[in-house]
Amino acid sequence: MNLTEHQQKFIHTWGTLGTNWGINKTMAQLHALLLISEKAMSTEEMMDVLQISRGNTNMNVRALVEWGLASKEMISGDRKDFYSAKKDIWVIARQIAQQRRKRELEPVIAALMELKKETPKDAEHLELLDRVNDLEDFSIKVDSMLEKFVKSDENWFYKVLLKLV
Amino acid sequence: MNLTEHQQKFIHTWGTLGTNWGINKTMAQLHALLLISEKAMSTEEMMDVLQISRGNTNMNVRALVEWGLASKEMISGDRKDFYSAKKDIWVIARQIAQQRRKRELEPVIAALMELKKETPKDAEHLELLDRVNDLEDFSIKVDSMLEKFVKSDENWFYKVLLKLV
DNA sequence: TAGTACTTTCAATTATTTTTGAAAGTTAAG
DNA sequence: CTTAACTTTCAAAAATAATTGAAAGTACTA
Repeated sequence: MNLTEHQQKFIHTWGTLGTNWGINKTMAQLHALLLISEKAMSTEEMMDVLQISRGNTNMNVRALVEWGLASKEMISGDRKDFYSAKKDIWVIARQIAQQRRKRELEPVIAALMELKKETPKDAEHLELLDRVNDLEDFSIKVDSMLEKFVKSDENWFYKVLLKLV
Repeated sequence: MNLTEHQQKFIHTWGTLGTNWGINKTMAQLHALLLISEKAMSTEEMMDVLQISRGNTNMNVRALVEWGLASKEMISGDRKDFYSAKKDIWVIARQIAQQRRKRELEPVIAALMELKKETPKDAEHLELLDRVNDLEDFSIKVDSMLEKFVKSDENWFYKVLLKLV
């Protein structure tokens, strides 16, 4: 497989974006590649197109699967594993929201709750307790909004948008 | 200034959180420190409490100011600069949303538009064009939602939440 | 059971990001 | 103008994260 200039640019753009949002470059580029590939791809092919090592390819493609952004496919008559990406943007957005919620928001809420519980309610900790309460409150709201988004369909998001003009 | 165990834990938690979300540890910790400090703090004090270098303190406190999360204060009779954080969680959230929108979402939308414009509408680029269109569409929706959030008050967000139960 | 075709792991390397601290810059007072 | 009190810069060092690739592991086939 040979990429055209535009396909390369897409992959590059996506890779840069990923980096900004705390997703590593390889993972984002593999995702981009699978997004614009019509057929499922093998590790070999991906290594070759993106010029990356076997280990790197394997780890990051598995991360994509773990995030629910790609899936393994068996092609009969071939012993290799093939991978393809989910292409529906709403599915993608929901999967990402779900993962980030689980990995980043939930631990914070837990930490804030614990902090609140164990901090003495004295003058010295007044500011701290105020901050922790506000943050906890806000995080829970964002969390429940994300939860709704994750469980929603495309329509939901669109309606939210309309309602808020 | 000496921190209690709980105050230290808050700063540590916030630092870890920041790291996960692509904000560097020092910036997040400075933010946490200012959030729980009743009075504005000088560079010296912050260096001392967090045990970090002068250069690091200076760069990151200025980043906080740039993000609109803290502000410089002059205290009369003192030549030092003092810094304090905005403490309203809605203000904080809006500032962060605004910065990320500007720094990360807008460049992506621009790149997608350019890519769309310059990509030939041929069979070879069918998948690419489909993906680019979907992503552009989605990004614009998210962008306009964030824009609304940035311009909103606390009430808005709460209403959104209520409407969508 | 042995051989082959693949996937996975992980210690070492390389790349990137953050942090330091000394030197240069700035500002205000005398 | 000079000095003192502070802030800012930036090259080098340290810390962290990503990547490689060879070796180990797994599973299918004959």
